[in-house]
Amino acid sequence: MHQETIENYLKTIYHLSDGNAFVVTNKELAERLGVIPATVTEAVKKLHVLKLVEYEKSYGTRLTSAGIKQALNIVRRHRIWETYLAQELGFGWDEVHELAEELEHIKSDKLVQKLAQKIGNPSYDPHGDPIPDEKGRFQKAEFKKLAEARAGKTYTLSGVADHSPAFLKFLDRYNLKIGTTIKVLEIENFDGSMLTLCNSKEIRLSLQVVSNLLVR
Amino acid sequence: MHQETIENYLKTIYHLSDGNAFVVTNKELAERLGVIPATVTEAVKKLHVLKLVEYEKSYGTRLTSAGIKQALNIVRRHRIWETYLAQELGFGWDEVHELAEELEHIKSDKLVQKLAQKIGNPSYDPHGDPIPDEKGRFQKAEFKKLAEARAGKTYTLSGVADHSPAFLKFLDRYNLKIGTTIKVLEIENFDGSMLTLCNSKEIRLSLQVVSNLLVR
DNA sequence: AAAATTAATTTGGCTTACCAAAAATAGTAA
DNA sequence: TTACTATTTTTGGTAAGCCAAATTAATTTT
Repeated sequence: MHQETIENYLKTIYHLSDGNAFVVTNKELAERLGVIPATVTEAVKKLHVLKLVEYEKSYGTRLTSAGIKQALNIVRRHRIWETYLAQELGFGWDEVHELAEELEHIKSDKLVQKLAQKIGNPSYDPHGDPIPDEKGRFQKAEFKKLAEARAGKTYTLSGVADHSPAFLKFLDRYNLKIGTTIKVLEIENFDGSMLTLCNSKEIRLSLQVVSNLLVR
Repeated sequence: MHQETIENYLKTIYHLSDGNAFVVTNKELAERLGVIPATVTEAVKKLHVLKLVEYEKSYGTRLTSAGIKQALNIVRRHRIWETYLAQELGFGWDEVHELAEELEHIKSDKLVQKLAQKIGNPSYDPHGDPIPDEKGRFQKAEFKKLAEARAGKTYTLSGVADHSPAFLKFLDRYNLKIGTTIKVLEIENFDGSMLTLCNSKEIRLSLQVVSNLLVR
């Protein structure tokens, strides 16, 4: 199996099983990876032989500890690259994901280590996601969706649930970035939208938007 | 055909045809690429269909202008990465080639442009090789081998013909780097070695070594 | 529990990039 | 010009990664 294929499967299984109960279905994996379920069946069998996942037919797949370890390393590489591209090379947070998807596969721990060092071994990437350290440790930040916030309170934007360029560019238009203070002025009952105060301006944010803003 | 395969073929054909008369044999290509000639036959046929090479059976292969253009772009990407890794991330000149072999395939002109800008759009990479600009232009430096130098004269190390880590680490041991001044004290008739003055120290360099040192 | 639905797996096939061995071609020497 | 040698091309074959369609298993509905 090609290393890049392995990495993409492990990373995807990791992300899918994260919130859920660890077991991932072929259908989910197929959708995320842009292949059909039959292809996934073949692949997870091979990953099982490599002892990177536990797999029982018609039940599901989950990472072994070796699989988790490798997955965390890939996540680390991805997020280090994202942060490096943003901080050192001036890419926008809407551009870094796609590039990091390629760069994360470069086979050099030393390179990642140097990149990390250059940007001061950060704990979070440009989207507010935690960066695992060399040993895979990271503090999972306990953000909540702005959608669950209460009127009158003030929050700090600490992450985004949607990483799509479209969403991130939308936030850029209102100068909403990690660290920006958001005060919830009122919550509209009808559509769940919120009237907020961001950067001293009153902005109405749709439910779609506030559901993807993670705050502290 | 996979983009990475295409790029490796174009780059290799370019390098092989550089000094020679432009036409490259399958055998040469196969050796450089680590495959057998039969594989090369298949590949160059496909490159021909893509109009990246001219190919006539049992004669040889050479790049078309479109092929040269793409080859120069790959060479640019490779050398920009090498220089970036050395200058910005502190890699040794013996380490950058291998990493650049992977990084050169990242599909983003914008990234290369930012890297180049960060290091001041240099004209030469850490080994003294010229870096083509966005349009493929570069001044081919007219270095000569130190092996062809005359006793009593003083030269400036401007490039290396051998890029192997072993050779480059050897040069490091004597603090020989691009820009170092080398005075040829005497040339030994017997084995072609040279007694030289480098960094105020007398060093004897073998024919093997002086043949791979390019000077001005 | 039987029927219907949904998901997973198998089977047969495709493409790419390879290789090994045989056949064809070119180049060189006698 | 023939014989020998080296190179190139052709001809089967393989492993990955993928798909479409058929089959089998689970899961829901009724």
